[in-house]
Amino acid sequence: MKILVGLSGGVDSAVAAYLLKAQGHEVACAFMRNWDSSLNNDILGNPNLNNVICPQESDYNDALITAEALGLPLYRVDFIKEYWDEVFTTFLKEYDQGRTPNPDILCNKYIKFNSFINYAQKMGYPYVATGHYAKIRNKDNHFYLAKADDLSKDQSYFLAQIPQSVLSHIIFPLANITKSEVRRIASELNLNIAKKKDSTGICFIGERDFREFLKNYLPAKTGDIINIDNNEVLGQHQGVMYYTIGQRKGLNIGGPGGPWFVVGKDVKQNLLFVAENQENHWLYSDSCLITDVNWLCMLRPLECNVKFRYRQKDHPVIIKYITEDKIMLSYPQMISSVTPGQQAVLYLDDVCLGGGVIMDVYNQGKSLNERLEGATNVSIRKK
RNA sequence: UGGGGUGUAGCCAAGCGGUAAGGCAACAGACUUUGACUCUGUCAUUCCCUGGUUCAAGUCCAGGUACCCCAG
Repeated sequence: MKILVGLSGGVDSAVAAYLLKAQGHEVACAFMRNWDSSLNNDILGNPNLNNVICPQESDYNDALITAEALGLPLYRVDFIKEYWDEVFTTFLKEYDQGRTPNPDILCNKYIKFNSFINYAQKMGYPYVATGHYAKIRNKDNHFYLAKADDLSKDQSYFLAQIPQSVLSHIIFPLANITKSEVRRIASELNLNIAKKKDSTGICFIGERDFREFLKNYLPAKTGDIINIDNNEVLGQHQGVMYYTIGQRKGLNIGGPGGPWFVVGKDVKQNLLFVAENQENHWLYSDSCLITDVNWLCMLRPLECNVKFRYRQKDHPVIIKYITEDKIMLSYPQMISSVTPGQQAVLYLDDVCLGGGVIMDVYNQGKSLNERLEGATNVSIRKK
C-alpha cells in the first residue's frame, strides 16, 4: 500500500514510519508546518523568540534526520493558513466567550485528518499514518476508532471529531504496542530522537506560559474574583478568559481557608467566580448538553462511558438523543469540573463512538449560568 | 487620654523556657499532544524594636513602638 506518514520529528511518528516500511509498504513521510510565530504575532511569553532556530524548525531537522535514517523521502507541507483559519480562529472565539476550547481536537479534525489527507491523496497516497496511539478496527468492512492497547497513552480522545469517512484511509501503526516498546525500537534503530522528550502543550505551538500566550490575542482585562458562596470579593483576575473551570493555580488568593477553584465566569460583568475546596458543590454537575456531535459509527446506545477530558477515567452516563448531533448526558453520580467548550468523548468498551462539544452543564435541572445568576442576585460585597 | 488586646514568611496560623508546626499563595520539578486537576520539592539562622533575667528567650521581665477594641 502507498502510505504517507505524518512525521513530526518525535519518536512516535518515527517508529510508526519504520514499522510500515518494515511491513513492506511503500512509505513516504511528510512534515507539517502549521504555526509561524512571527507570522502569527506570537510574541508574549514565547521562550524561543531569541533563538536562532525555532522549535518547529528544529523538529523539522529531526524529521529530516529520521527520514534519512529510515531511507524514506520527506515532503514538507505548510498548513499555516488553514490552521489559523480553521483551528485558531475558533479557539480564540471560544476563549473570548469565556469557554475553554480544545485546539488539538480541532487540529485533528481540520488539519491532520482533513487537509493532510487531501494533500496525501493529491500526492498519490490513498492512506495516511500517524504516530497516534489509537486503533482502527475493521469489522465486516465497517471501520471503527478504538482505544490503543497502551491505555496509558491512548489518544483516541483527541480523534473523536475526525470525519468518519476518513477512518478507512488511516493507519495507526502504534495501535498494538506500548510507549516503552516504541522507545526501545527507536534506540535499536539508533534514531537520534530515541530519547527525545514527548511534546506537550498545544500541538504545533508547544508548551508555553498559557496566559502570556493568550495575551497576544486577547488583551488583559482585570476584574473581581468573587466567592460564589457569599459574594465576597477575594481578589483580582487578569481577564476571565485566562481561567478555566476547576482551575486552582494563578488565582493568587492567599490567606485563611482555601484552596480556591474557579467554578464559573460572567463574561459581560467580567467576574470570575470561585469556591473553596475541591469537594465544593459548585464544581459538580449531574448532566450536560453536548452539541456538534461527530459520530464515528452507527451505534447509538442509551448508556455508555464518557471522558470529559484527556486521560480522565471513563464515567458511565445515560444518553438522551435530541437531534442527530445534539445529546444530553446524565450522570447522577456527579462529576467535577465538566467544562463548557471542552470535548465529551463517548466509548463503548474500547470503541470510540464519537464526541461533541460540552455546551452547558447542569445540576438538578439548572444550568451553571442560572445557578450563578441566582447566587449573585444579591449585591456583591467589597471586602 | 484612661482600660483591655494583639504584633511569628506575601497571607492565615501553631508555639506557653530547650533550639521556629501546619495551611493558603508563589516558585520549581514530575505527570500530560488542549486548558486544567494531581503529585513531589523549595520557601523565617529568626519571631515589631531596645535592653535585662537565664546554661538556654518567639516564649519570662522592663522600656519603647505599631495596630485593633472599649471607654471618653
